[in-house]
Amino acid sequence: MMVDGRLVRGRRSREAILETAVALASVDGLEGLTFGRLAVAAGVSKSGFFTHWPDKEHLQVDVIGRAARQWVDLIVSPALGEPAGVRRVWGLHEWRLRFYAEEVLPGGCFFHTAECDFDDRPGPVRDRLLEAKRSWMGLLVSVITAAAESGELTTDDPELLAFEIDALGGAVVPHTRLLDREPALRRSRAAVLQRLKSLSPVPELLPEE
Amino acid sequence: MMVDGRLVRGRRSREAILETAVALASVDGLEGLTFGRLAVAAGVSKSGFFTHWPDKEHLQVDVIGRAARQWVDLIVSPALGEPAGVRRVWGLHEWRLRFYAEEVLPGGCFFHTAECDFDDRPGPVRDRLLEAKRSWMGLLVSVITAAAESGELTTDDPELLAFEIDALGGAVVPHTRLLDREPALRRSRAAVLQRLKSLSPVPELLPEE
DNA sequence: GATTAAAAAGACCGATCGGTCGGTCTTATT
DNA sequence: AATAAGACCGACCGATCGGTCTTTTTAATC
Repeated sequence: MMVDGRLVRGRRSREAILETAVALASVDGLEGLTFGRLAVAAGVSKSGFFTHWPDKEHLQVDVIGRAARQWVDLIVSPALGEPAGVRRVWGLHEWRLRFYAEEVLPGGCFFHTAECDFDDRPGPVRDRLLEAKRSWMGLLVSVITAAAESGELTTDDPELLAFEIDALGGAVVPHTRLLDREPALRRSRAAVLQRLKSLSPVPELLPEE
Repeated sequence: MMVDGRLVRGRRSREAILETAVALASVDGLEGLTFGRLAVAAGVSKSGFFTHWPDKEHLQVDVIGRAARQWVDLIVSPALGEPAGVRRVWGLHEWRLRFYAEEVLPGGCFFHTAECDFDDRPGPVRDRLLEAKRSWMGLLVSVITAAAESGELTTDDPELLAFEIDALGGAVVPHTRLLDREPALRRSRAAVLQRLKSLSPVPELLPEE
């Protein structure tokens, strides 16, 4: 079976462009992402983009997809490596904080910036962001529900707890970017940890502090 | 004592422009705010802006000031009308939620959008946003501390609790803009309420639910 | 009523935006 | 070897950006 070298080359540069775009967009937003600056950052010509995407909107949608894959790879998958139950719930939060702490993206969080850009702009881009957020919130709820069913977590409203954890995780972004760095991470960690411990009959499964 | 009608006219249109700008910026961000669209929205000419502000940056700083005044008028001041203690802490959160629920601004929250735009862009605009955020967080901490000292709240880390309340309040914005509206408001309310009740020796001071 | 100054408007400028067009280079097919 | 197709580029387009310059309107002062 032969592979087409032209297509391989195309896919490679396509991926490289998307990776650069996620990093750029985490700083300047998905709308602040321009062909001109992306071309310079990725080391390609401006017009070359239109080989891969018909217009900016399609590029933006693909950039979201790339960012979502990164979120899964660096946060969701590692967390799912934890044993089901309260530790897996905690894992989702902890890996998210690690993602922020290690400054994987120069802008802190792609989705924070992108959602802010497009929350009032209907269209395919917003729809894709909505899908990503629904997926993340749905994962939180299902992991929490599983923990509750296994008896490791006492809650009658998994969606409320999911909202709390997401809120405490998401607030780290503006706090670290604008105010002090370590305190925000420390407080977010402490807040979720104490909350989970207060809801769990087996708090010793969670880290000391 | 005579007043100069020309200056009065200037101040009036200046205020009108700022008010329009806060609403526009709550949707498109402080950077997405352009002279052209602001001129159309405010019903003035583009070049007229430069009578009041030397450049866009100075306008942005003033827009932040106007938004901060609105935040104080509609959230801080009403909350400070509550008796000191746990009820005043709760008031800060409740009035904030009311602000979001009533859709005072078309974009939901000016500061959420503005901070997102400028958290990676050093300069006077970012400094002004930082000042506003510090002021808000400082207020939360001081009101919480006062409640703790009066014995209505049991906490040894007011800054942690302030972070929690701010996070649960701020998360409402992306959730309401992107996902469902009422559930986000309901959950944010429930989360802070249960948290304050769990920390208070006098939970009966707070609303039932 | 003439002069002066603030407010506001109109025409315009260089830069950058998203996007098009014609063409080159590379690689697979025949 | 000839042809076709995908990847990629430089030049360019109309629109909009922040901002300047000049002029007109409005209102106070003399």
